[in-house]
Amino acid sequence: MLDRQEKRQAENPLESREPRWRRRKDDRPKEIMDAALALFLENGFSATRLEDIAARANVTKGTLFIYFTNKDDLFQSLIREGMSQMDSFREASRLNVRVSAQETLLFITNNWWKFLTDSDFGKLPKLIISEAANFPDITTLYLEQVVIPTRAMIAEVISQGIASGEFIQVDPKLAARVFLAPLFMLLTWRYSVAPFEKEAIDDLEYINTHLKITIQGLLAKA
Amino acid sequence: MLDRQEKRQAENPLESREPRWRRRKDDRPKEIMDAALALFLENGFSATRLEDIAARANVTKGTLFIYFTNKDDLFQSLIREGMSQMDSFREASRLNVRVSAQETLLFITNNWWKFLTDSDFGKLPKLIISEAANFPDITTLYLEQVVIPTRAMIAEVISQGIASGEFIQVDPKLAARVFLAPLFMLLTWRYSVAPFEKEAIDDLEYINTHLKITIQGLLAKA
Amino acid sequence: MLDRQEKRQAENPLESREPRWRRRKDDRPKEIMDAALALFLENGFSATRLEDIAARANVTKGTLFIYFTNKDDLFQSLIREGMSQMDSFREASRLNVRVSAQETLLFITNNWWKFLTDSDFGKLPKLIISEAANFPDITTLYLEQVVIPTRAMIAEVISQGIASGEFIQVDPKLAARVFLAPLFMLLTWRYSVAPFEKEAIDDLEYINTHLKITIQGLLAKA
Amino acid sequence: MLDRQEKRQAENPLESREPRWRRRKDDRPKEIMDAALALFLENGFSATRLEDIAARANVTKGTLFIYFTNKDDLFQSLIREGMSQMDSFREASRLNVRVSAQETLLFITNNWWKFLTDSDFGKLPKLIISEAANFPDITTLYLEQVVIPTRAMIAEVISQGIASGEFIQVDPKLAARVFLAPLFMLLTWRYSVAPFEKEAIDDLEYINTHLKITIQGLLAKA
DNA sequence: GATGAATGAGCTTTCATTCAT
DNA sequence: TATGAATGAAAGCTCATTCAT
Repeated sequence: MLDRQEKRQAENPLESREPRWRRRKDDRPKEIMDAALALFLENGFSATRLEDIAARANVTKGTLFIYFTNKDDLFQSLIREGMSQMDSFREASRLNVRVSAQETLLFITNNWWKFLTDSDFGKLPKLIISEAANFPDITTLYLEQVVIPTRAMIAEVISQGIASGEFIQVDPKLAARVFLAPLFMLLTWRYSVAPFEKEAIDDLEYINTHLKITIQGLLAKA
Repeated sequence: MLDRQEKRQAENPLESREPRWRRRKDDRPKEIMDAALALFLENGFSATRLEDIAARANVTKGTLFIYFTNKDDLFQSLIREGMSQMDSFREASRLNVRVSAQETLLFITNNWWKFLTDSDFGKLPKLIISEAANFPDITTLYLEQVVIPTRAMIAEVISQGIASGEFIQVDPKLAARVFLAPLFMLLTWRYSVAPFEKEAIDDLEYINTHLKITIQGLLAKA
Repeated sequence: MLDRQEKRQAENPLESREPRWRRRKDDRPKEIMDAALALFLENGFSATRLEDIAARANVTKGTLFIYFTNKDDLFQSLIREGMSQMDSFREASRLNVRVSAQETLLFITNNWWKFLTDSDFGKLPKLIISEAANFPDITTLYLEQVVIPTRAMIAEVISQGIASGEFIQVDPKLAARVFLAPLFMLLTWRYSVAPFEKEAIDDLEYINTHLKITIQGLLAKA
Repeated sequence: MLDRQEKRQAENPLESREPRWRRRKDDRPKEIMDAALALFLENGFSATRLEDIAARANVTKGTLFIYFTNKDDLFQSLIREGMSQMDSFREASRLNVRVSAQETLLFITNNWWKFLTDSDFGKLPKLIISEAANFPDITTLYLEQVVIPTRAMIAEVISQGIASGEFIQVDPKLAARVFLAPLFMLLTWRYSVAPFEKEAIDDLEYINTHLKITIQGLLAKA
């Protein structure tokens, strides 16, 4: 067809014989999602350029579209991927029969905390909060699959504690939210403002302080 | 990502006669910042178009540049404006001498809560969290002017409580963070995920549950 | 916001004081459609770049999107605009009472030909043919508003000629198509292959030859 | 513009056993050209993706480049291939000595028509018209090899008819074009707008009406 | 030969910003 | 001051073409 110039740069023939690219079909989506997660988390969805995601994943822009329909799809895929990690965790931590409600809360919290630190799952809250209005489907999904079940689990433990006389009379649902708030805050803060703080705190000490105060606050007087 | 909805108000079909009063020029920047705050809060900085801000403020795009150097400046101005509201609040609530540490915490919390609900100040945490990495200066400013002083104030009260034997032995700084977390979470959640929840909670009951548990958790056994 | 460099080229201060652009709100759409029509006609819809259209209309790419939603919209607008020219023509040529069918055919043809040559209307057939499958709505519209009425008009005249004994027995609908074919071909050819022909023909002589043969062919023997 | 439809054929769910015959390599180019012709004809050259051509030819994108240098080459090859079919036709219809010019015109037309309907040759006019400006070499080739010889052949018959007194005095070149126009229009229309018409016409009746009128129009009065 | 993952140039589209009015 | 038409840089996305497999 008329008027198409080939502007190929002559490749340096002395350059090392590295292939221009390598096939990585199976690994690519994960590599891309990892890169995108890091950038979306830091800069937000809109402010992140696909070019930067591509560069961080060591591919070119075009490659992104082999694996994801568009930028939105990439975002949603990555959230779903992060959420799916919860399933395997849930299965692994099923056998949590404890003698007391407070022990159960301790067990759950420590267990979760390890998981949140090791996986991408703990990065989702900051992302969800920032993009909630722009991705209502994802927000609703996260609510239904993560937030509500987690609250319910904690509320159930607290209910049992109240029923057995171990805990004081409180609304278990509200108490569950209060119990989860410091964990939620830690995750949100960590991926946003915390890098700008001069003094870093020790996450574990923070959580232990939280558990000490809150469980103490839930316990009925002996 | 959600398409940007055109939410233009239906234009008044009646030929408006000479208005009885004319908007004072000096109100324009505030109107623009209000419009921008609402949209930045909902959609984030990058995903919000100046055109939408202008429409919400009933001006045209060009007008924004009369009052603000650029989009960044508008964002920073609006955060500073929100932060400045804290000063007048601080002054109003200075005389907070209480007989006990727990009463002081209750007083401070109730006082703050009223303020956070009435002003734009309570909208800042969600915004700061979302845009932290993109506006490091603002983030640092917010840390220094808001976060650190607030934590310090709470930590001081807790320190006094510990010193007087009213509270148990905890790290006051960590305890202050734990104490603030449920409030922080409430504000963050309210402007992001909460609109998607089927069951709304009553903020006041939530805070009271928090205070009940946390202050109970801080109190030394009688 | 972080990381946005201003890369404005310093304008030559000695350059003439021509304004960078001039407001032409009312004229722009027509100018753009004219440019687009010429390029779509020559290269086809897909092969035409918006950049070229903009250049031909002496605007920048961005300006196109002030007046048209997207490239498709520009195409469709321009076809509709071309079709709308037919309405004013129709009105102007309404009083066509003739003594004989053959005179009516001559009158209509000459009239149409002048119109087709003077307006953009005559450029539509080539465009419609090339893009028919890609713009089914436009194709259907053109069929209903232009093709079918035009055929019907000619068929009606032929019918009357047959009824009065002036013309031989033929299917008026098919005869109408045969009658229109040379005109259609001329228009299609003119904007595609004709520029590559070494010997140009005189359009008027071609049409007169057509009329001479075809009307002669329709006339019943005396 | 119409979205590109994925028209993948449902894959055969039965594990195909060893086929009784294997496709000969030499058929591949033809299969690819067939697929490409169909899609170029419908959507135009630029709007047709090589991926769609490959899918229709049951090969993959890369395979196209084994047989054709690039997309342009595929287009040109396919036009040349279509044109080459004319040669074998010409040879088969050489012996066309007739007693009268009108009989010769009838014979030629009927002969051509059969050929145009059976081969891909009749699809070229629509393609050439649409892509003329983008492929000047092809356009020139088609003019020289097809258009001009065909016109010349018809003009020659008409000349002889005039010389023998069988036909009226007309410019044979122009008359040839007029004579060919309905055939040309039929072919062009068939592969563009015709699929959108509610009432299909019978091609043969149309051609017969054309021959009836036009030959009648050429014949000198007895 | 055949594949299809990867490339990269180039396209359409967006939108913060400018500036003639 | 206020407007909004126009700009132009940059974003998202497409797709012909290449090349490791």
